[in-house]
Amino acid sequence: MPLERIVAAAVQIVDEEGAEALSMRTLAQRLGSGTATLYRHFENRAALVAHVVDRMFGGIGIGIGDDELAAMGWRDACRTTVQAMFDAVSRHRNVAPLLVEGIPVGPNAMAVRERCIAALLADGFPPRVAAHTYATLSRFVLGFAIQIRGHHGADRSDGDGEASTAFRAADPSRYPATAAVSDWLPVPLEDEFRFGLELLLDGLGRLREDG
Amino acid sequence: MPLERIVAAAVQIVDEEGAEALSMRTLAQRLGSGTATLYRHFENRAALVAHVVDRMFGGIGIGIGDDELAAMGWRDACRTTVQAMFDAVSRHRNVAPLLVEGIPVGPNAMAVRERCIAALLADGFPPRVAAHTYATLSRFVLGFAIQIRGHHGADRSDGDGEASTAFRAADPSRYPATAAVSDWLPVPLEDEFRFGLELLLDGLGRLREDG
DNA sequence: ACCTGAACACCGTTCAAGT
DNA sequence: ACCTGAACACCGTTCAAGT
Repeated sequence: MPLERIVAAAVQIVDEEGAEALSMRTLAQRLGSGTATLYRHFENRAALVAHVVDRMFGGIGIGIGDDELAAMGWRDACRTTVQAMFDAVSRHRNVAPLLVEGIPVGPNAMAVRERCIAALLADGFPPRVAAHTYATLSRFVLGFAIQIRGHHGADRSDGDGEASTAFRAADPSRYPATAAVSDWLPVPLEDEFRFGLELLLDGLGRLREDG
Repeated sequence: MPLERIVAAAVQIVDEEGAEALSMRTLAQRLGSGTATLYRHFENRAALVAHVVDRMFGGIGIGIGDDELAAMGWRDACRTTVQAMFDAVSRHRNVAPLLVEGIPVGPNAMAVRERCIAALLADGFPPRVAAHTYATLSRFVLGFAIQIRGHHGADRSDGDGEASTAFRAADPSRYPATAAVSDWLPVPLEDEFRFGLELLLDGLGRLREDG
């Protein structure tokens, strides 16, 4: 009863039926076993979720070597890493809600962190700033990731559906400024993400010049 | 059976016992009623949660007039607004996990958005950039907010407890860069927040100069 | 030693029955 | 018309009993 097989089945459930469909019962059933058996491998549901999350982080960075990443400079290295994290979550939209549990500390998440921080240090960032930078960038990804909803594709009424209608239904006399920009609200998540990422990178660049 | 009383009781439960303690049953019990009665005021639990979340947004911006905020310029207006949002979540740490449901669209959340976007427009930001800016800033707050855990005070082993021990236990030969900055990981949330906020504001300032 | 059926104490939601 | 007890179909977790 390899642990790997349990996690794979769990990921399969999340990808196919959503995060809320992953219960100890549904998982045990898919494995042809009982719920109690699962507790021999995971202390609780949170531990299982942590493994599922880290498996998603395993899909990041394939095809880019550590040296290659370090050679491209802090700016491109950060951009590539953060964008890859966002893409990974986008590919596994249903896993996103599971990220609320806490800071990912599985081996794959650790590897991603390591590569990004290494690139920053290699470019001369002081350790304290490098730590702050990665923390901020990953928190930024998280803020976007957890609100990625719905199934893949061009479904406009995804999770922002309620928000979208709320913005359009808002009283223009009460919310004139919001109404003035409502054509651009809610911002498509991918665009919004890249916009914010470039802001952060510009801010980092300026911080580096001044320091 | 005023709706206001139900929401107040719900907030009380969340503040006192945590977000996970808020169930239709516990809420009905505190009100001396049955669960079915609640469904006459809220379509489902998500609607109840939305009201609880918006009540937290109601605590933002007391003491600062709209004109006063608009007069301080986009940079200070954004900083004040975003910091106030973060502070509000910090004051109601237990409410934070409820933010994952979606973009807040209650009246209080709308008011905060309106004031911030108005300040941006008043300072000459194009509508599209203003929309992107507020979206990015609020997403940024969200990323931090949902990982604020534990009870108020100086409990160091809060939610980052597992992460903290994981960083220190990490093999330095496998994760040399992470180990090199581990003294600064995990970054205290308040510091990390202000660091990232200034990066975003610097990036925005540069964007404005160039455009 | 390893596994598991059945139970415990919970959920959100609904509906027939009461006032 | 308004309210609600009781039920339905689920949860995570545990433990005594089986092999």
